[in-house]
Amino acid sequence: MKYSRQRAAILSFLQSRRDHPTAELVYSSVKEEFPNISLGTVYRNLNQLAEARIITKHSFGMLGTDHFDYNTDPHYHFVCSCCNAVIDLPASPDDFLSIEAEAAKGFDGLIQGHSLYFCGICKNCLN
Amino acid sequence: MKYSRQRAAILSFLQSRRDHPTAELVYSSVKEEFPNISLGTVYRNLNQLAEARIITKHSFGMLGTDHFDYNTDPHYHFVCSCCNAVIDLPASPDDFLSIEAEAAKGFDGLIQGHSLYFCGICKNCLN
DNA sequence: ATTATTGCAAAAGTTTTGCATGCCG
DNA sequence: CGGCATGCAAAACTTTTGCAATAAT
Repeated sequence: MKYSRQRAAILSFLQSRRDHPTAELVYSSVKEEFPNISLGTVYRNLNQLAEARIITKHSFGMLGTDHFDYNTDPHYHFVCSCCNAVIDLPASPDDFLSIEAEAAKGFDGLIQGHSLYFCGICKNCLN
Repeated sequence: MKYSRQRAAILSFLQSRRDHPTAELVYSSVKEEFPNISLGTVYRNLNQLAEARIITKHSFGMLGTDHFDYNTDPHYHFVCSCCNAVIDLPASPDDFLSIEAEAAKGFDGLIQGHSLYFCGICKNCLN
């Protein structure tokens, strides 16, 4: 992967945030430094970085759009059904170690992974 | 909700299948009985039925399209990363009762639900 | 110089919607 | 008759892609 200023800016923007921006948000932010950057470039780079496992791409059924995360440590998310915020949960995947073993009981295929997220009302929206 | 022959056909098609058809598949099947039915009508009815909790709409990040399920009993799914089949798992949600309690530990918001699915290789593709 | 990356624009894919017409109660 | 549902077509939205120009090594 060859260096590019655009990709560096995209990555540094993601690094600076603990929320989980969409491609559109990355685009409009990086656009301030690179007014000519195109949305296609943003998507290409986000996918490339995800492919290289430098970032992670998350899909949440309730939200139409993909969200990108600089934190590649395995962790789970909470989606607020009120404000749509995506928030990291403190619980560790170790707390859910048995989940795939449980699902494998009585199932003929090979389970290799799972996708889990939670939804509800975030602290802010509760007030 | 007023009766319509199209909606009845859509529902009866879903009832007849234990897999989890996409809107496109529902469309091309119901089209045999109603050659003039439009994709818009299919989407409107599927959403309406899901809204009324007669069917369920499922989104799987790895698959681009929504899948619809006549079975509204809570259950989990397995998605084959080889053939993209969506398969019901035998494990019951009761086996995962503690999942939301675990996630709530150290989290400030209100957890009201979760979304969980598994992926891997199905029996057929293993051969 | 070679190759990856960009910007632009067009296309692809899924889902939604406006509107005139038709069907249900 | 009154109102919900339909068919059609267009639009909305997110994401991908072809291609000529540009930037990186």
